[in-house]
Amino acid sequence: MKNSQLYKGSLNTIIMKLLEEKGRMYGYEITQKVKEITKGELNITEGALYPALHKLEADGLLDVEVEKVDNRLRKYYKLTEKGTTETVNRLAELEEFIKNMQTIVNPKLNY
Amino acid sequence: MKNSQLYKGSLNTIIMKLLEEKGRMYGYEITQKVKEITKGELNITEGALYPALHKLEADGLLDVEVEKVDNRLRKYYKLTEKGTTETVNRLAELEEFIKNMQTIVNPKLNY
DNA sequence: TATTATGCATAAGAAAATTATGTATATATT
DNA sequence: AATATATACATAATTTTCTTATGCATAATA
Repeated sequence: MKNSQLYKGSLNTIIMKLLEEKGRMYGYEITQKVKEITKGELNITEGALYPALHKLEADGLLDVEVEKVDNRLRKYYKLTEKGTTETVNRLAELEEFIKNMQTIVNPKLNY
Repeated sequence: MKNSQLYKGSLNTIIMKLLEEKGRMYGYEITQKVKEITKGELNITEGALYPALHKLEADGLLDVEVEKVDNRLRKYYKLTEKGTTETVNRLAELEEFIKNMQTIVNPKLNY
């Protein structure tokens, strides 16, 4: 993952949230989707993405299906049942995190 | 720093923002302030805090003043001019980061 | 008197990223 | 036709950042 330091630690949550929404995605698709969402601000590097996907799979949070499209390999990932449950927790943590960071940036407003 | 992974990479920004607000603070004070702001959710560990402060100082972003209060040492840190400029940038990045993460959590709303 | 709070510090290890490669096919550009 | 860019995966070496575990010291509390 590249850019602003702050994204360190949020990659797994981003992946899981996107998969929850889309159902299934392949690695390259995830990088493009994130680039689009963040208007080019966040570019996930392959060196961060692929090891992260492999670990999530090894941890039983993702399942993978390999397909050949236009003579090129794609590895489609989707959440397992365990992964879906875990995603709920991670998103709750993310919302708390965002709230806390907002309070730090703007201590006057409380959300 | 402890807890939810997500805070990885945000410690420097947190420190600098608090110093911008308060003028000057010492290490232990920072840990207590953050604990208070986040209602106990984020506990900055000494192993993360002190090396971070030393690095910010080495990078010319912070100045330090040592004082003895109640027979105990305190190292008060404050932003240098360079640190103040850098803080503006970091806070802009933080606000963008928060917006992007919000868009990921809730892609329907756009802020 | 023992524990908790205050206050600093560092070393060993783990986790997560960056950077640099590598392979391969398809498409666009010169 | 040759070259560059886009698509699609992967991994190894290194760096950054954090956790965990210590260590020292004084003050306040149980």
